[in-house]
Amino acid sequence: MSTDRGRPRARRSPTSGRATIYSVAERAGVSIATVSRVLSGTAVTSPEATERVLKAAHELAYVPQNSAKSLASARYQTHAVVIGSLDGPYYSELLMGYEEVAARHDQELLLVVADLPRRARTLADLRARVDGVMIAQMDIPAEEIAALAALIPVVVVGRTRLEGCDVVISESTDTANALTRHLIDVHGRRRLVFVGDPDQSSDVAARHAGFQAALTESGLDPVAEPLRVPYTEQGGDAAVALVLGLPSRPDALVCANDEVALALGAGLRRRSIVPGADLSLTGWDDVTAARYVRPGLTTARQPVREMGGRAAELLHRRVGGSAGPVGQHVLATEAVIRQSCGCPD
Amino acid sequence: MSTDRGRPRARRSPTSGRATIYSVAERAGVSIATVSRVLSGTAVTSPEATERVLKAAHELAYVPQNSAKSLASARYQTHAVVIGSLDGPYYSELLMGYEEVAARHDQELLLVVADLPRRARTLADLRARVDGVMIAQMDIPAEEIAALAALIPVVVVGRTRLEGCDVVISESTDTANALTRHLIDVHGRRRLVFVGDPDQSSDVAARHAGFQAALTESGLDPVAEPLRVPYTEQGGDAAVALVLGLPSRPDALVCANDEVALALGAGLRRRSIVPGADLSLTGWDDVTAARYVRPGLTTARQPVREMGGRAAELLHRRVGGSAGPVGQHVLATEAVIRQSCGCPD
DNA sequence: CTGAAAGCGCTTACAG
DNA sequence: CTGAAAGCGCTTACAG
Repeated sequence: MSTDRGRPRARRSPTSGRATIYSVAERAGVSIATVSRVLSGTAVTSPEATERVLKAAHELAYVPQNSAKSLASARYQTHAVVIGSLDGPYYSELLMGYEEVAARHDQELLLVVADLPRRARTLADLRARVDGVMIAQMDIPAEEIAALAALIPVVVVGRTRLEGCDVVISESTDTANALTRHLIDVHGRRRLVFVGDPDQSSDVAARHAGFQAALTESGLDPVAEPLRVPYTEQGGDAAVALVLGLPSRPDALVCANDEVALALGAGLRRRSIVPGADLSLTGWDDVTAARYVRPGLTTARQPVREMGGRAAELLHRRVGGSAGPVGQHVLATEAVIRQSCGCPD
Repeated sequence: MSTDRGRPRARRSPTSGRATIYSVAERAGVSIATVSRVLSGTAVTSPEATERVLKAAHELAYVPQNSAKSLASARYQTHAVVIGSLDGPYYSELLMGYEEVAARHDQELLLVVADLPRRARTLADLRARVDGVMIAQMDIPAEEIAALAALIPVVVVGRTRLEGCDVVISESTDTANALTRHLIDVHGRRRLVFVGDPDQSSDVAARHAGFQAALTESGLDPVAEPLRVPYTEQGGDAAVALVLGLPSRPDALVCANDEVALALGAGLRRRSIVPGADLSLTGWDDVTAARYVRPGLTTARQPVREMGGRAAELLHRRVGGSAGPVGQHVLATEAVIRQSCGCPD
């Protein structure tokens, strides 16, 4: 029996009783190679051997040690998912979609919250820890991502223009255009302003491009430069002040996301300016609160869950070497018309 | 040099060029043992050796292979976090709180979404993959958790009465009592109903106990048995039908969580029954929508983030063997009075 | 189809 | 303070 090889030193925990591939082999009366083959299904084994190994493994409640498996096979069967925060429904949805597909391929998920302070170390270290990395965080510099992508497969979600890695995004420009045209064509708005910072992410830039295109197509100019407020509830309050400070009062506010739109709407209402009636207000993302608030927030819904799933599929293929050339994958977005644009209930 | 030992077979990828502890040792002119000691900081090393190793490691961009480290040390430096879903802000907050503290202790996070179908395998396998497990999922049978806890340290969040593992919960009964007393004493409500299933989780059971105690203290009986609706928006609609079907119309609905309360409130309003005016409505959790909806939802806020942090701290200590006896940790909850109870804006 | 054995890249008693 | 070497528990050419 293989377990009889000399062991001059004490095992780590001789009494732990945890089954190893050796104890399974011994009980099944086969070599550890056969145990490995049966359990991983990587090679043909005789029915008898298969059965005896399965039986022994079950009786001993054997679970292969992950570290040994990874070390020997040079595979972690794990993807890292890098996010900046779990705030809001976006990242949760994305993660759920990702997880579902990753699980289907038996890949585990290492959750990495990449704050600015701890990022540098973590991101580079991942190559000695996982098989691939999914990045869904906006504020990581492109060079940093490119450097990581040179070491290990990387898929990025929600931002564009990145070298050497797959990208999954949702369509923004066309839907932002359609949403803006709705305000102009259906509700007769003429004094529109974009609320959000197009320079902050490629996503917002695309939404702004659609907004701008709709104005141009209609022969209009925006009332003012984009109102660059933070994407928070506090940002909404700041935006109220900015809006009220404008030389010409806008009749439509196209916001970069729902959070800003929601807070902005609440702030305006406090000053007796009613969204939907006094002006049009739109968001982006269709968060839960968007349909509970009165008037309901007109917004756009990204297929976030699907984006996560697509990213997982892509990375899995990339790791396995069966993915095509690196490219950009664009999923469709859907406008959600409620009442804050001016439409009736 | 140690790298000269015979290597009859080809290395896995002789051209990968990835630095190993051997290449670092060679470049620094020391043994791999010294490299290990310097990099892990587990033993005293001379200033000269330390400096040379650090320099060599940096020049080679060396990152220790996680699998080899874990195999040799019998430590994964990883916690599994088991959740059922990422829906709603609760799990996101919990995870963020957990991650922050875990990261502080250099522990990584393996995200496990434990659907009913894939649970059995995953949960048991974790003992060969991580050092400890945090469980924040309601519908895993107590026996299953106990079985896992016999193999590996486990901390459970949000449910009570579990053997052999640490538990982190937030206080429910007292705050539910106070909230209910508020409806009775301040708003003069007399016909109260609890909406939610006390048997579904120990958490809801505790909230219901506080509700019941408040009634008893006030010499009241509930108008009906708890309305056992699902915790979803659809559940809220179902609850509307149940409420309207009651022999005596209630004047206060104490809901098990915000989602039900929100959907119930929206459904009632559609039937021209106005929460806050026609009856009192309360939730639990203080989700984002709770403060955007009109009237604002009176509810209770759990210190979810802190619960996550506490759980991480506990599990880390438990893994390190420096935790006291297994026990239950209760964090305080706070009532949030808005207008759906009947209070003025 | 199967086994003996090398190898994966670390950590850590052990002996200076 | 340091090095030689065993050991962690697997996978996988290699040779039947």
